Amino acid sequence: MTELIAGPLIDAASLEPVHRASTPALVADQLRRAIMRGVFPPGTQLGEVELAGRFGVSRGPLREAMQRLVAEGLLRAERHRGLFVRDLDEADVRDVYTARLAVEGATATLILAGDRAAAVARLEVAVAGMRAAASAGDPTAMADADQSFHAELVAASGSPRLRRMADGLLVETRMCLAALQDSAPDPAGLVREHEGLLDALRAGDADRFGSAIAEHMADAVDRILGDRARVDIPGCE
Amino acid sequence: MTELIAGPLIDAASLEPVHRASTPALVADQLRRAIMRGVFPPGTQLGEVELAGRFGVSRGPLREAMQRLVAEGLLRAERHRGLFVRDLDEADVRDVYTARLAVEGATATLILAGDRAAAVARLEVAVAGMRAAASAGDPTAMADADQSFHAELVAASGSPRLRRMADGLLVETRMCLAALQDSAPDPAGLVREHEGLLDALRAGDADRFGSAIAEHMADAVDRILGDRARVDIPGCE
DNA sequence: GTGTTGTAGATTGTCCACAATGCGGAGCAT
DNA sequence: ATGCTCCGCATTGTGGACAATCTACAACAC
Repeated sequence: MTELIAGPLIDAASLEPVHRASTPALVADQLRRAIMRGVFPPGTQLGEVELAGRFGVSRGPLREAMQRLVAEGLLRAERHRGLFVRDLDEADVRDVYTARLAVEGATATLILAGDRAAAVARLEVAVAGMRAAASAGDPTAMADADQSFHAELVAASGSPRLRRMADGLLVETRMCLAALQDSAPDPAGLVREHEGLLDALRAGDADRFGSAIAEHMADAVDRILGDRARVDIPGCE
Repeated sequence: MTELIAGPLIDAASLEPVHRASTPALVADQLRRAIMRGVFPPGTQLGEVELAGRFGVSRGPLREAMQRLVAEGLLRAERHRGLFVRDLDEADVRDVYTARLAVEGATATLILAGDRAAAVARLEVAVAGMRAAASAGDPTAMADADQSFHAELVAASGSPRLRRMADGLLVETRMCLAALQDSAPDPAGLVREHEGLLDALRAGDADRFGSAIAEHMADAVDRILGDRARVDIPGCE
């Protein structure tokens, strides 16, 4: 009888995630995804009653979800004014990528000291997905693949705290990207950059990875800020 | 008439911070400090009704405060079971310091590229406070000074996100330290280590700072884990 | 015409009461 | 004696209502 369920249970990790998410967590996830996708443009006011009705929950749980998103830096709360989608200025964009560089740079050290082969294997899958998205010419899929590459990179480090930080930063990154919808910034070049990162990791060359990811982040900042300056989005301060 | 109040208003920066903190923020701060000080030992269950009565607020604001602390990783929530003070095992201790190394290491790069003199000046104050605490033989003051040194270090980087991460990590660090109350681990050595960090920064030597802070973190882990193994605290899994 | 003031509206902050869920112990059958 | 089942208790999750606060507009005085 036990062997009937022994199949799916490959490792012990499959045992713990029985936590059916609480309502606030569900709402927070949904809202986060919506903000990431750019459904609510930066600066939009999010009324509690309206959102509560939209999600079919009461204001209590919704407030808790909001509280969490404020802590993550996605929303900005003004007392007795309301909650607004945070709009990121140039300094914020630079800061996001500065922090990402710190986190993802440290990741390399941990991966090289740990299970490098497993990390490389998982990242190869991510790069493959990236190539597919690039050849398909789908900007959204491209952004998804990019995000999952970096998420996998940090996850491979095995550090829960770095992972949590990176997740938050990736959401903010996605917010920046959502602001400029029309960006199709040379998919081939992006794929090449990530392949370079992966190669450096595969070779076990920490220095090369460090300079490669620093350049990768700097390129991303230039791309976003350059684009923003060019189109001059009015909603962004 | 204006000059009557012109005295206290030295600069324009004194005008904006009129935001009296919201109740959930106040409660969260209070609770965080209590957990940091070790008032609630790891594993303690925090009942909502009891705490609400203790703080004189209703369950709504208190729940929001809890939510924030859960997001920060200080509390662990089990559905329909309650909220518990998170207890950190060896892996967590290592992870905290790993993440701190990532954040504070990146900080040096930013400081050296920015206003190094200002950073050095502020850190000298922190080290002075440290020396005073060391000579006074007060472990709590020592821990405070240590914490403020690292907080200043990250604050001097000028990166809000790195700062926020570091703040969270420092709280967890303090939690680890609170577990072993009796630690008076060679104050003179601690001061010397921080002086070394400051010297490296003053000299503008990024490499030396990098290796110094890596060693500093490694030492701290050894100190905590060594102590824990020695006294064998039963409450910590 | 300009500045001030009062009021209306909306929104958030807070609290209280009810429902749902999970846990622990007592009792019973085997 | 052991295992199972049922029931009461505690805690969380949720909903709705009241109070406090802020903004914006309009009316009024100068």
